[in-house]
Amino acid sequence: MTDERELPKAYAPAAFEHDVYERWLAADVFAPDGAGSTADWSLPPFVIIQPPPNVTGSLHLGHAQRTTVEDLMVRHARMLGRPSLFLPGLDHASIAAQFVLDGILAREGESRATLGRERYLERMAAFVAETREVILAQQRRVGGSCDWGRLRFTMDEVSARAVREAFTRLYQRDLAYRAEALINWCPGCRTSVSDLEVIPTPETGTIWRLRYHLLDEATGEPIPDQFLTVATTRPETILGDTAVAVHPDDARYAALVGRRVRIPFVDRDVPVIADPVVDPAFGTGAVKITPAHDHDDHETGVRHALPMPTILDDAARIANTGTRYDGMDRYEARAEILADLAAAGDLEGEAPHEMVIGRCQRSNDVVEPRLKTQWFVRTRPLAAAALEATRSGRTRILPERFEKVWEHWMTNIRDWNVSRQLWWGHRIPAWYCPDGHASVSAEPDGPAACEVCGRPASELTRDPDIFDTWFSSGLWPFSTLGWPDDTDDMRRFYPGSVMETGYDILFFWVARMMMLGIELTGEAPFHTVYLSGLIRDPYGAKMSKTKGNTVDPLATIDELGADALRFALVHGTTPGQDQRFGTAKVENARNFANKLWNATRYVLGARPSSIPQHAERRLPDGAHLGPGDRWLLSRVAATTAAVDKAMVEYNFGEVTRLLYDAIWSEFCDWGIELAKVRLTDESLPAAEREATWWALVEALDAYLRLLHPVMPFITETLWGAIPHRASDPSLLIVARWPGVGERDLGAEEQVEALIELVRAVRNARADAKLEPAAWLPLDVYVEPELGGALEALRPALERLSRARPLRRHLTREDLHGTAGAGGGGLAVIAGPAEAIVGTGTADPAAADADRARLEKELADAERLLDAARARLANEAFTAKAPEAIVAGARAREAELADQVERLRDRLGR
RNA sequence: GGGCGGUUAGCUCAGUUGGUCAGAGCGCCUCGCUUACACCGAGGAUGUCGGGGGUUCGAGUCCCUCACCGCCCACCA
Repeated sequence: MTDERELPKAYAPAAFEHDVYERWLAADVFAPDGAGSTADWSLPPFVIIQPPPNVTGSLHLGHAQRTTVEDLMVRHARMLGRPSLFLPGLDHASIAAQFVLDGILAREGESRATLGRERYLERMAAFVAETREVILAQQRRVGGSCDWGRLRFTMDEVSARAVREAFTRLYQRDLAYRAEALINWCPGCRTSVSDLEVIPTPETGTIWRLRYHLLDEATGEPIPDQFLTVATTRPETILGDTAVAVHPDDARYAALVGRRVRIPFVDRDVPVIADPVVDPAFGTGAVKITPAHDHDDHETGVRHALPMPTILDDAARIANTGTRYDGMDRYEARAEILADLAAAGDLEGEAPHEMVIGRCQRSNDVVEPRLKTQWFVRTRPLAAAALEATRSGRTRILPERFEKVWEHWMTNIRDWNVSRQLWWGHRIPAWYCPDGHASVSAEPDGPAACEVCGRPASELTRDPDIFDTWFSSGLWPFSTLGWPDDTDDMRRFYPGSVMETGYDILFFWVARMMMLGIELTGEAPFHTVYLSGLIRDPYGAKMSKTKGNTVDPLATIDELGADALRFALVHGTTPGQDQRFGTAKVENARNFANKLWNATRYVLGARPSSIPQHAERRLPDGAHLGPGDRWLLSRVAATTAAVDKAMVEYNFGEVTRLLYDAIWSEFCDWGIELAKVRLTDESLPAAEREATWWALVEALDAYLRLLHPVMPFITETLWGAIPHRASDPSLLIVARWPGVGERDLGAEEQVEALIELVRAVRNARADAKLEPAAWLPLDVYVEPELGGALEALRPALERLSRARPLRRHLTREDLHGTAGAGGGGLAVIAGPAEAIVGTGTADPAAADADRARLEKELADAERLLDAARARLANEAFTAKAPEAIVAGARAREAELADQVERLRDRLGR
C-alpha cells in the first residue's frame, strides 16, 4: 500500500464544490470558444436554450431541476467534443417584477402613483441591480456550466434593439396592428393581460333574474306589466347593456323580437334581437347584451352593430353612465343596483350559481373584459408556420404527447394583445401625431416624421404602453446572439439544438419563440423542445412563488451538496412527468456520492507499489487480467453503451439508474471486492496486480466520465486524483466522453455464475443462522467451463463466502460422496455450481433449517418447471412464438429440470 | 363540454418497441463497526401491476369500458 493522492477521507461537498467551479471559470471552459475549450469545430454545435429566470426571482427547485437537465445535456455534448453553448440570461419579467416592487413600495408608504413613471423606473433599476446577482449566483451553485461572457438580460440594449426591430418588421408585414378590441383588464395591476394570464377560477356566485320593461310601440314608454326577464351574474353591467338577445327559434320570445326594452337607470331603449348564441334552456332564455364588458356579448354586439358603451374605468369603478353609480366600485354598485331594482319591483329572484370567473394570474383580482385600443400581433399566419415546423418534424416536441396539446392550442389561437399599461418593460415603438396617425419605427428616437401626414417628429408623441414581457422573451433564441445583425454567433449557434423548459410555459414562451423565430429569421429557433415535468411540493401541489410553498434548494446544497441535489432531481424521473420533492431522494443521492468517493479512495490507496504515484495512465495488460477484471471491464462497456442509448433518448432518469446500479452494485460490490484479493496477494506476479489495478482505474475513469454531466463537482474532483492519459486535458469537464469498449460475454457469464454461488452460500449460512464471522469449509463442484475462473478467483471466493478451506471437486459424485459425510453441511445449488458448506457439527436445528430452505427452493423450482413445461406443451406457443423465445424456454426448462433433480437428490428423494 | 396524465410493494416512483420485468430508493425485520465507505456491508419480508372485458401462443406493457385523483384547453349569461 502506498499513499493516496490528496483526497480527504470524508466526502464533504461543501469543501470543494465552490473551488471546482472557480477552477472551471479560471480555465475558461464554459464558452465553446473559450481558452480552455477542447471543442472540435468540425462537429455540429450544441446549443441549449434555457428560459431566463426572472431578474427579481430566487432559485426554487424548478430552476434547479431545469438548470440540472440543461446542464447535463450541455456537458454531455461538450464531452462529445461539440462546440456547446449554454447561454445564461435574465428576464425583466415586467408585470411580475412590478408586482414585487409595488409590494415593497407599499410597505414604504409609496406607490407607482406617488413616484411617477420616471422615479419608479429608477427605483426599479436599482432594485433589479440588487437582485440580479442572486439568481445568477444560485445558478452557479447548482453547477450550471453557462458561458457567462454571453450573459444577456431582456432589458439590455441588445435586446431592446431586437424588440424594436422585430415589432417594426411585424408591423410592416401587417402582422402587428392597433385596434380597439375587447381585452382582459386587471383592475389591480391596472393593465391589460393576455388570455393566458387569466385563470379560470370556479366559484359559487349568484345569478339574478331582472326585469326589463317592454316599450309601448306607440308611445315609446315602458309598460309597467310587460317585461322580459333576463338572468345575469353581473347586474352592474346592465348600465352597459345595448340589447337583449333570445334564440331565433324560441317560441316564447318570437313575438318580442324587434320590440324594444328600457334599460333602467341609464334609461336606454334597446332592441330585442335574435341570435343563435343564446341557449334557450339556460336561465330565462333571454340574455342581456353588454358588448363592452363581455366576450360573448361583444361578438353579438359586432354581429348586430350594437353600440358598445364602456362603463368601467381603470380601477373598475362605474364611469360615464351619467347615473349616481358613477365613481362607485363595481361590487358596491352591484349591491346598490340590486337594491334599487328590488325597490322598483324589477328584481325577480336570485339563486346560487356555480360559475367560472377569470382572475389575474398575478394579482388574483377578478379580470374585467373591457374595450380598449391596443396593439395586437396577428397570430394565425405565425401559428400556421409554427405548426408546419412541428408537423414536418423540423422541430420535435418531447414527450410526443405534448404535440397534441400544441396542435390544439395553435389551431385555436387568437390574436395576441401585446400592449401593457405598465412601466417596466420595452416601450412600444409607436408614435402618434395629433391627427392620430400611427408611425412605428425601429429607431431609438422614433421616426423623423409622421409616416402618414409628414408632421415633424416634434409633434409626435410616443405610445406610453410597454410590451408584454413574453414579447421580448419570444425573441430570446436569436436576440441573445445579436440579431438582427448577421453576427458570428448567429451563424454558429442559430437555430438552437434543444429548448428545455417546464410544460407549464409551452404556450407562454415556446409558442411565442416558435412564431416569432420563424417569422423573423426564417427558421424555427430550435430542433427539439424538451419538456420537463414540474417539481411539486410533498403534497403534490404546484410550487409557486405566489403560493409561498417553494423550497429553497440552496439549503439542500449546503447540507448535501449540489451533486446530490442534481442527481436526485433526475433520478427515477420520466420526461414530462411531474415529481414530488422529498429530502430522502437527495440523501440517497448523497449516499451514492459518498460511496463513489470512498471507492475512489480505495482505488487510489490500493495502487501496487510497483506503480509510481504519478504514473501516466496505462491500459491494463490483457494478458495479466483475471476473470474479475475482465468481467468488470465488460460491464463498463455494457453500461457505457446503455448510457449512450438513454442519453440519445433523453431518458436521463435511466442514465442515473444505470450508473447508480453499475457503480454501486457492480463496481463497488463485486469489482472492488474481487480486485482487493488480487491486489493484496503478494504471491501474485507484480504484472498481475498492476493489470488489476489499471483495470480498476480504467473502470473508475469511465464511470466518472459518464457520471460527470449529472454530478459534475464530485466527478471533477475524483477524476483529478486518478492517473490520466497523456492526451487528457487537465479538467474532466472538457475531457472526452468514453467510447464503448468490447464486451467479454464469456467472462461475464463465468463471473456472474460464481457471484451467484457466493450469494447462495451466504444465503444458506444466514438461513442456518450460522455465526457470520466463522470460517467454514466449503466443498465446491462447478461445471468444467467454470473451472478456470474458479481457480483464478479462488482466493476471492474464499474470502467473500468465508470459506476455509475451499475444496474443489471434479465431479458431482465426488462432491456428494466426500463432503459433509461426517454429518452437517448445508447444500447449495446455484446454476452450474454446487457446494456444501461444512458446518462441522451435526446441529439438528441447523439441519432442519437447511432442509426447510432446500424444500422451499425445490417447491419454487418445481412450480417454475411446471409452468415452463406447460408453456412448451402448448403447441400454439411452439408454433407461433419466435424461435429464439422457444429456444430460451427450452433451455430454461432444462435448467430447471436439472435443478429440481439435484435438489431432490440432496433431499434424498 | 373537450383533451391529457396518473392509478405497480407501507411511502415516493422506474418499468424503452408485448415474451425470466414483477423492480429501485426510503421505511421495516435479522445479523455484522471484516484494514474504501455505518452516508456502510450480508441476508429477509411485503404487490391477483385500480375494476371489468377483449386481442394474442403469451399483456403491467396493445384495444374497449368503468371508477377515482390531477392537469390543460373551453364564450354559456
